[in-house]
Amino acid sequence: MTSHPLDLFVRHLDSRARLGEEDRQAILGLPYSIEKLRTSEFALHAGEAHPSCVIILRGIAGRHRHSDGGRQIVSVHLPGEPANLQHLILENAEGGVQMLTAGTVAAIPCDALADLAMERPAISRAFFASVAAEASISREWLLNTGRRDGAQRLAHLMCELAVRLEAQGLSEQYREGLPLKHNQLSDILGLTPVHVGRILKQFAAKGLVSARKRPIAVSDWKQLRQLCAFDPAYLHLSKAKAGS
Amino acid sequence: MTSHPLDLFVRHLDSRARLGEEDRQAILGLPYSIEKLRTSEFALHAGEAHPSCVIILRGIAGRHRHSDGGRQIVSVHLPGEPANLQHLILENAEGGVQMLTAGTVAAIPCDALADLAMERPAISRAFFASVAAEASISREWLLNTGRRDGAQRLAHLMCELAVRLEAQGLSEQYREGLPLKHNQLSDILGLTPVHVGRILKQFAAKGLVSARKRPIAVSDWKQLRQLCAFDPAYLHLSKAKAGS
DNA sequence: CGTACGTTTGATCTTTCTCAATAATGGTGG
DNA sequence: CCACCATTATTGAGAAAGATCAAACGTACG
Repeated sequence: MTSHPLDLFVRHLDSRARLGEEDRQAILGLPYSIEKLRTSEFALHAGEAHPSCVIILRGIAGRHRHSDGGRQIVSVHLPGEPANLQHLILENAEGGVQMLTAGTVAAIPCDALADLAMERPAISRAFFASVAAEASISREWLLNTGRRDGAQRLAHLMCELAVRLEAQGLSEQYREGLPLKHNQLSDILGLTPVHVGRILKQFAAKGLVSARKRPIAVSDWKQLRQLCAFDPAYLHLSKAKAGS
Repeated sequence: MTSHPLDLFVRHLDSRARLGEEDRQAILGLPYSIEKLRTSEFALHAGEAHPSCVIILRGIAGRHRHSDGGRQIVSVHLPGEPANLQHLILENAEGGVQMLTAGTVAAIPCDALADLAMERPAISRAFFASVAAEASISREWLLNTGRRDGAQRLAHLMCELAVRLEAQGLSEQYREGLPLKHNQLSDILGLTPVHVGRILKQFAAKGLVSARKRPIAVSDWKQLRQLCAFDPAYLHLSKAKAGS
């Protein structure tokens, strides 16, 4: 019986730092409200004063920041992942979080989460681990945009999303294809939509993805992994340190 | 009397989440060992099994990751800042931390820090805030490399380092100039050393930095800030949320 | 079945890289 | 204090990855 909306969130936390049964139940007992959002709707507004903590339940969300050079998506949030756990403590001084596809999210009051973290060390540790792992992902993205070419960047992103989905037990989810538009991918990768299209054409020519199908479906994961030398260690999905 | 080596670390934590006097004393009472390191020496080796927590006391350190496209420095650590607080919980699955200048660091056993966080909620909150703020910085760097051109990237980095130093009360520190080499800057910014050199030449021509002096000395901060539209909000230096 | 949005294509332009040679710098031992 | 060596910086010419612009083409959805 895994029908509770927050089950995926529990799974996310547990994949970074082991939780006990009571911890799990405590999380499932948190107050929350569910919201259905369409593509491009904001799950969290930039600079919003006292945000709730947003958990993605279905679909994909992205956080962005802007400069005069354009928009950059600085993180992506998959089902089960929190979008703004940092706001338990830090003020909201970052860009907004917007849906990249249609989806649903759960909003949990920050206070309730903070109280829970206070009472339960394992949960506190899991929150810390979640934020730290997200930081590690950002640093990998930095390596991606700073030192890899377009094709490697795209390949790396697709590999990462696949592994993260799998960790949530959602590997089937996007088997038919990654439901992101070229302009969304380009904003993640620091490229232009046009160039993303050309890279995908190359991928299709090499048989890495199925040609000319809108949700981008990968047909050769092995080559894709080799292309960008993908190593998932930075995702910290190995249940981390035992003990203390 | 501010002569304790860890004073700067206390100041770093306090600038993210307020500490009480007892919290401060508790941190100053932590066990630590001091190490002098030369340029390029490792403060922390990549993949090292059970690392201590490293605090920079003097000099500048950088964390890097590698791909076949080259080296990328994914974060920079100034005096007072911890280099690997994430290892309190996560395994060390990231690149190493290397000195970018000569300097000294303090190594604190992770266990001691973890115990302290367990006992003192304010310290636990401060650690969380520190890691979360560092994540926010990584995301800003992502915007930097993804969507700004070379000149803006360099200007942004220089502004950020100045503000971070100032937050530590070290604004005098590098008044004579930023002691980073072109190849270090290029590894931070995702450029090549020769291009960094050309950008600096442009800066000198525009009077932004003093021409032809090795430690790069900024002579017009205002223009530099305007050039990259620098907004320090993402650094989360405003003592964050009050209460709870 | 038309309109809005996304994709594809081609031509051209910029930014940045690459390579290589020369010059400057800084630290070290004599 | 000076000469030497390794490292770093500068300069120039050529190449490449990716951006830009604009038009044509698809596709989905009301």
